[in-house]
Amino acid sequence: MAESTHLTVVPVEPGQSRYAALAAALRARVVAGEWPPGSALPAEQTLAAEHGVALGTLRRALELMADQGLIERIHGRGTFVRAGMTGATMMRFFRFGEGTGEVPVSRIVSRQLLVAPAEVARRLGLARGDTALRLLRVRSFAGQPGVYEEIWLPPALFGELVESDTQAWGDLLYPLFAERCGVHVHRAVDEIAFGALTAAQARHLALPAGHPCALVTRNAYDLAGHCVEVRFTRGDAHAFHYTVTIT
Amino acid sequence: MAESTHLTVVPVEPGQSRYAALAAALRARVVAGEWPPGSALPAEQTLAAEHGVALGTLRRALELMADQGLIERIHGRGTFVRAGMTGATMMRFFRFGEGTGEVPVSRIVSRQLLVAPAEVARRLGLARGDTALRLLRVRSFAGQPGVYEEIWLPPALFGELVESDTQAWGDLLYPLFAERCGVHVHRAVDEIAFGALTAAQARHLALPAGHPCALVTRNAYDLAGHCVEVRFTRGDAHAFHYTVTIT
DNA sequence: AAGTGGTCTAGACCACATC
DNA sequence: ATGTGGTCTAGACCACTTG
Repeated sequence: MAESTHLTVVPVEPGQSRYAALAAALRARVVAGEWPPGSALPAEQTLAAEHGVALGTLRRALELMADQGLIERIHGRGTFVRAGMTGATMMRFFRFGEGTGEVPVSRIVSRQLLVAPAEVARRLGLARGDTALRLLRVRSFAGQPGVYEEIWLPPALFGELVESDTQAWGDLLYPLFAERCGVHVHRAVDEIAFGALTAAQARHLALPAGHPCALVTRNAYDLAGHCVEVRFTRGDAHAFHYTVTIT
Repeated sequence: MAESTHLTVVPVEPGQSRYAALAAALRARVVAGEWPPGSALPAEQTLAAEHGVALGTLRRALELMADQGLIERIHGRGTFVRAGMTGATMMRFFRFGEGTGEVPVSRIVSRQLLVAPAEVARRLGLARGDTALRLLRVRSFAGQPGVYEEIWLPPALFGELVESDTQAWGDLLYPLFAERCGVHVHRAVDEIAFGALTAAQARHLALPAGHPCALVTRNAYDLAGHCVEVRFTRGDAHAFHYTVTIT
């Protein structure tokens, strides 16, 4: 069945521009999986003809989507659905292997299916009493432990990880999520706070119990906006640093 | 002297687009003070004609400048040089009068001309041994002290503040800088770290000495990119919180 | 009513990546 | 050589703000 000149006119709400309506329509098609993460959208000319708009209008729609981080445009190659976050490492919050872009060594110290605490269930959108996959891991630089992470995952998406060999996982989780589970982390919200280490946490970081720590609580979301991971990252408060530019 | 059809063609470096060159030229005119902060630029049609480019090209240049926070475009009114930062209050880092947008009460507890510490002099671009104006202030919510600030200003710009009545300054410094000294803070870089309060600092915050604190070190810059303020803000670490979204 | 920025069009041409 | 996105033009019309 040939997809011939399928002119699809997007309805425009009053008070909304044509390119905004177009962007919303295209966004819906991306989220629905019509073009999976990493794949290319049709050429501008094609999309413009399909929707019966001028090239300039179609381009404004794509530029909007690119600004929102949904797609990536590459001169001469095409327009691609973004595969996942780039360079959103937790280590940007701590001065350990700073600046080098070095990836810390990851060691999974625990993997269990547990009833999710109420707060975690709420963030993941699970019902009270539902179980979730909990990972505990230590990330080290030059053999020195830097941060201790508690990671909660909904088993419906991550069943694949329950029995696989954690030794083979490598040092980064998001590429693993994409390859093994088809879950693409697209956006994350990090909340920074301050606290003290419990005895158990301190042990993994080679610090005394009660030592001050920075706590980063992350909600990670997929393309559709569903929360797919909740992560608590703790590290020595004195190693914490972060820079924000305001304008 | 009538500024008639003064066609000013902007030279375009190879590998650079015409609108980028145009934006750079306009940026230079803004920084030079040709259109002071808060004032309006000429209309699009006028600027386009002046530079001998199409309207669309001129618009792209202005959009670039707007994205960089240099100007603000208002539909139906005009294009304006941004007067200063909006909503960059320090209090966004702490949970005190959170969400209410309430402005904390400010009390200046010290104002002195002192030799700037090396680190401060470096940040302000002063020579070693130069003096600077140091302010110490406490900012309170509902009568409770929230943060303690140490502020360093170059006297060349802020001489006006050395002798004026601090009681009359009000609760916000940046509007004061603009009105009394003609200094417009346009961009700021905040570095976040954790530490402990000295006895003197703790006293002003009604906390015990050695109490953990969040430290925000700010460099503030004017339109031309010169550092015009260095500020150290300290508050109870347990009241600290900050949220970042990554995509 | 007049002036401002925002949208949309139609088309030409340029720059980059790939085969 | 071909296909992709990026730039630039010229002009029409719309939407918002102000006197």
